[in-house]
Amino acid sequence: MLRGAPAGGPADFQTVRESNLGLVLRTVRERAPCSRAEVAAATRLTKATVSSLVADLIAHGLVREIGAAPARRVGRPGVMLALDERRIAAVGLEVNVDYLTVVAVDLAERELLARHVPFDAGAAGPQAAAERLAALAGATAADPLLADRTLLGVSVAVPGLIDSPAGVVTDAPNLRWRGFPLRDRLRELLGAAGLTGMPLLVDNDANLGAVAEYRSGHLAHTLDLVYLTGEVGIGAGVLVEGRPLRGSTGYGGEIGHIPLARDPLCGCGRRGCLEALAGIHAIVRRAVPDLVPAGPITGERVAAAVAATVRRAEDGDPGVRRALAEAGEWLGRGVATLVNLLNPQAVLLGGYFVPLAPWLLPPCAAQLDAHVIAPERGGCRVEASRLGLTAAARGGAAALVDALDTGRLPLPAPRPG
Amino acid sequence: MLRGAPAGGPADFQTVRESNLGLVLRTVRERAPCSRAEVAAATRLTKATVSSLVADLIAHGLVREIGAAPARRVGRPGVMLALDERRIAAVGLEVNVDYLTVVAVDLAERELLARHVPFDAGAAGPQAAAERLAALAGATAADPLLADRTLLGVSVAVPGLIDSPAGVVTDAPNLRWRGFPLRDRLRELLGAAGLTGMPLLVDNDANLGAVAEYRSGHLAHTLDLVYLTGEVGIGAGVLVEGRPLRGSTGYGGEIGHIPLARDPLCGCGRRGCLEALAGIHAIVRRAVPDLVPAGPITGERVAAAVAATVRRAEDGDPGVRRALAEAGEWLGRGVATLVNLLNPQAVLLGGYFVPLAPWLLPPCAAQLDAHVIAPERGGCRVEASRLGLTAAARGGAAALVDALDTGRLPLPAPRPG
DNA sequence: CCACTTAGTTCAGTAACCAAACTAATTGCG
DNA sequence: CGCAATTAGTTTGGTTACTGAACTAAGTGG
Repeated sequence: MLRGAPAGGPADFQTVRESNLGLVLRTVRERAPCSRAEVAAATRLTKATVSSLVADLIAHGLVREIGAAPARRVGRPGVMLALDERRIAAVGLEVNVDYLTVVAVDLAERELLARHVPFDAGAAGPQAAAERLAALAGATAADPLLADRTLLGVSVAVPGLIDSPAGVVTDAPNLRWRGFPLRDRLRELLGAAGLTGMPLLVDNDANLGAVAEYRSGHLAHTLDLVYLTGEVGIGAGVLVEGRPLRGSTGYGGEIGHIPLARDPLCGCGRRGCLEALAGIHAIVRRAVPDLVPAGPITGERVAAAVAATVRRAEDGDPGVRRALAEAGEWLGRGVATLVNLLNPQAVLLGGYFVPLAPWLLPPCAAQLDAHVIAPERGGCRVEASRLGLTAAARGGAAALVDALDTGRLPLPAPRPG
Repeated sequence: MLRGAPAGGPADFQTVRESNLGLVLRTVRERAPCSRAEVAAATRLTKATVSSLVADLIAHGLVREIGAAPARRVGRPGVMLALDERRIAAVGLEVNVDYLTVVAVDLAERELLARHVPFDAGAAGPQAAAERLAALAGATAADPLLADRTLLGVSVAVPGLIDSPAGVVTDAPNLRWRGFPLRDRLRELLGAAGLTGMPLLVDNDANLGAVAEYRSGHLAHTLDLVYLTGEVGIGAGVLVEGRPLRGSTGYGGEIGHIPLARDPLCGCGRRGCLEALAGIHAIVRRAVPDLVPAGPITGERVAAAVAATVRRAEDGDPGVRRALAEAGEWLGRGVATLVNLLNPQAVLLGGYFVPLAPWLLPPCAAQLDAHVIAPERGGCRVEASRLGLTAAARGGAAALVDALDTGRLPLPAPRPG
């Protein structure tokens, strides 16, 4: 499938070339080290075409020759190809309530650099945050760890509702941002910093978490998967056939407020939402009530309460274990609903769910077995994410590499060398 | 986007041509009557390319010239193009518990022919059903109403779990069919009947109902929509960006057994499933208990009970109204869940929900407003389908036309004329 | 050293696009 | 009426990027 052209638009030679460049790049990624002949056999392109495409990829610093193949019984040995992981970098930024994250990866999606900086995005406001993000991206691009690399693009993960095609933060309640044209603002700021004409991608943390799992999680290459954020809210990043399900107005994957019961009251004003039953606030309020005051609680306090919950659960505190079992059951009912509708191959739990997973997963799995209509849950696995705190930032960087892989991104400028 | 090639496969000139033929065909469908120049402007192809593509489409009997345009102020008037609805037919078959349906449509998806024949698919078994379906398709192809038309393909809608790419009926509990290779069997039978090399498509009734709504329902061209079957079970056909969401093992859209409450017991052995709360059995058992015996009930009996429910509701029977209001509320909670996860532009109710819609929809809409997190329900409309009993069969025929439109089907043989 | 095998390149052929020039048909104006 | 202006559609030449076949390159085995 030609994936380079805008959906439904006219196809021409350039589209074909981009599509096939992506195909060869993906093939080299999967099978490296491999020869041109092997790529030709795998893609059903002719050897001549593959040679031409590979020459292009080498000129653009995406593929390199890594020497002769180990000689076989007979015949000329091929020249082995691999991703050229020395020339390219993709930068992923992430906005959180109290810090910013930046991650840079190479073409093989290995981490080159990762940093967290404290930043109160709610208090500072979107304009100041955009300036800080642009500065962070600029410093990253200039970092010695990225020396001599061409930047593929910059992505930003924002917790909230994003109009990703437009690059606008429609509504991020936790940051108190509304209707902020983040991509346009970043384009100006990065242009002023000399990073001009850079592909810029804005998406929400759940979608990019899902992309991170798809490209480099422990269940990578799973085309239909769901990533559940376990932050203050619960959001689902859904990948259908490898592509994010955004919904018609960007509200796809809003699992946090699906109605599961008659009670209790949720922060959104409704009753019985998944978030009110299995959100991190609900969990710590039930598990460690002595450490959590009534009323709103800060991110730090939540982190501390989660840590305490883990400690007490490890110590076998029956009240804590009961609270976690109950939350796990409600989570399971919510996930069962999602699995019935979407039939994914995997559901990955992220955020605060990760440290609590040992106690949440067993009751969650039991509810899944009980409520999913497909036999064997339709083959769906439910597991904790292993990507850690940088999942969304990494997912953003990975999304840029994915765009290159699928012919949706122009090749970076060729090197004179 | 080039949609003709197998996903991820190599692209070549033929792929480009197929893609652009589809693009021009879609453009003519949308804007007819329109000139070549207008098509060129709309598609951003050059006039020369459009002329060449249109010549191909005319040769294959898909487009025709319908005379000069009304003259404008200045300039040569264009030759108007329109779909050639005289040459092509697509056949959609549908298997139900107690009857088979066949529908044939032309390229404009206007109905050429529609027939229902009584048939007990459960008692007869899949092999006999396949023979009957093949005979029905053969008779339809030979029908004078389809004289001189080239058959685009034959589709079959089956209520149950379908492996559509393989053309296998994995599990159709209401028919008691399991693991039946319907497409292969039909290919043999149709080959014997002289209909050889015909594209054959097998899918479930919910997905094809959704396609029917997308292509010819009253909300046609809605890219993200959900069609809810209201037969013995409740199934959802989900279209995401115009394509069916099948899930990783074919169990996508299984909304009937999402857990909404602790009670009552569902036919599947679980508790509180949507189907047990708002399925047609549950509705008539509560609305007209005097007409419905305990234990299993037949299709005819359900139809009669629904008709009685409608009559009494029209007469203002408070018990019936209360039962429908309650079912509508549960349906609304189920649909709200679906809308939160998928954010579609529309949800269409089909099957037995249609006659009951006047009483089900208001409480359903109220629950939607109460439980969907997106403002204004994310713009989602909830309405009764207006397609009637042939929705799935029409959807199958429409799916074949859609495949042609999107370059996924080879052009039918050109006419010597 | 030569037959054999496999890798990769070169080259002619072809398909299908584009741009520009051209022909065609119509209106409006002097 | 005849010619400029305008728009429709075709023709022509050029370009791109694929294919297939012939060719060169580099190895093994007898």
